[in-house]
Parts: sequence; structure tokens; C-alpha cells
Amino acid sequence: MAAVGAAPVLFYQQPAPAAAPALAAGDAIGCFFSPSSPMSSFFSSHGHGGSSSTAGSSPASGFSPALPTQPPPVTDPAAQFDISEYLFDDGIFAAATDAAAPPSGAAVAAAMDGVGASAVAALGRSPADQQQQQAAVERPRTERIAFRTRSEIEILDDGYKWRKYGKKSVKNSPNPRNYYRCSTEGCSVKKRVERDRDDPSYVVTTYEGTHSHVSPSTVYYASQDAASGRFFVAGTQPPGSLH
DNA sequence: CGTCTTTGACCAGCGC
DNA sequence: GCGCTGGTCAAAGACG
Repeated sequence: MAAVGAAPVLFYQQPAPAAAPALAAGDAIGCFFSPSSPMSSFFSSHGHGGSSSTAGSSPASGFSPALPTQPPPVTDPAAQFDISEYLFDDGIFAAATDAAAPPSGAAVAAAMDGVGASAVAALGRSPADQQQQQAAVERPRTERIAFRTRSEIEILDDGYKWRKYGKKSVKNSPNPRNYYRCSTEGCSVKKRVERDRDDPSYVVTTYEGTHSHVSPSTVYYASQDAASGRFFVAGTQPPGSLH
């Protein structure tokens, strides 16, 4: 399991672009969120990663395990945050800050793939919320996953380009909920962002659906220096377009 | 000028 | 049927 690469596993699905080209010995291809992205820091710093399936099946699954484990540090203090809880399709938050082993990339991918009971994540903790969650479970399944993060900023840069399309005040919460849609043409992924009603220092981000494209800021590593072990960034295009 | 945000209106689902 | 609530639409304005 790669230390990075959770991002494409989470947010990428078929149809895939052109298959990755054959690699020379020592080559490695990987990706992670934008170097300036706090999300990249999250995924790599926890050391859990993405798929390890055969290269070439899709850019989302063809990453070598031999990847750098630490992207450039996030220097903007306002952009730094602590991931606190993951929310999977059973609607249960799993603490991450104290957990020795946060959920694996495979587990997250499974949640995003809708594998499991409901594929619906509800944020409720009160009885009323649980009723809402029950209702949500009975609605048509949607790939949805939520993160509860401690952050000063609400908009966590996950590498994708989002367009805000709505803002709504939510019952029992003093904080409005913001609605975003992936601005890439043909991609219907949505996300909701709101401050936690109990602790405004936390931001609850809920992703719905899977991207039909790679992240615009995905970084691909084209080669690895044998002596230093460092990777060379090839660009922001899928491996198949590098030649 | 193109893109994005804002914000009020509208719609659908649900409970009573 | 009615009201409440969450989610979405779309026009207008802001911004680079």
C-alpha cells in the first residue's frame, strides 16, 4: 500500500484516461494532492495509502508503493489543520487524532465505492439526527464520505476546483452550510462544508460522488534518482500524456 | 469579459 | 393539506 495515493483512490473512478505507459526499471509513478494542499499533508502524514493494484488499469490504481512519504510541508498556518474524524458509510465517525491506525486507503476506497451497507454518511448524533440518518439510508445510495477536521479555514484545498452554488442555514446550528460542486465539466461531485455545531473549531466536509477525472493539481512522479532516492516531478498530467 | 460568489426563490421530501 | 427543512436554481453583482 502506497504511502500516498489515497487521493485518487478516493476521488477518481472510471472511465480512466489512457493507460499509463510502460515504465523503465527504477521508474515510479505516484501522485498526491497539491503540494500546497493541507489534504496532501493529511493523507501522507498518516501514512495510509491508496490502491496497490496493477499499473495501467487506471491512473488511480497504478501507483508504485515506492513513493515519498512526505510532501512539502504546508507553510501557511491558516491552511494547517488536524484531521479528527472520518465518517464512513455506516455514519460513524472514527477518531483519527488518537487512533494508532487510521482507516486504510482501501477502507476509504471501499466506502467511496459504495461497498457496504448504505453508502450514506450522516452527521447526526441527536435522536432527531439519527432519524434523519435513517431516512437518508433509505434514499437511493450515493457515494458519500465525510471528514470532520479541526481547521481555521473552511475551504480545505483538496486539489479539485469547486464552484459554490448554495448556502443554507441549518436547523439547530448557528453556522451556515455551504454547497459546492466540482467545476470540471461533466463531473457531478458535490461537497458540503459546515462548521461543527458543537465545536466551531471543527469543519465538517462531506463529499458526495466520485470524480470522473483526475485532480487538476495531481502531481505525477516520473522517475526516481537511484542515489538519493528522490523523485522527479513529471508534471500534472496523467502518465499517458507525458510522452 | 469570463468566472465565481452571493442570495432569495423555488422545489421535494417528510412529519403531523 | 400544511408547514418545516434541506437541497438546488438562477439572476445579479463582484472580482481578477
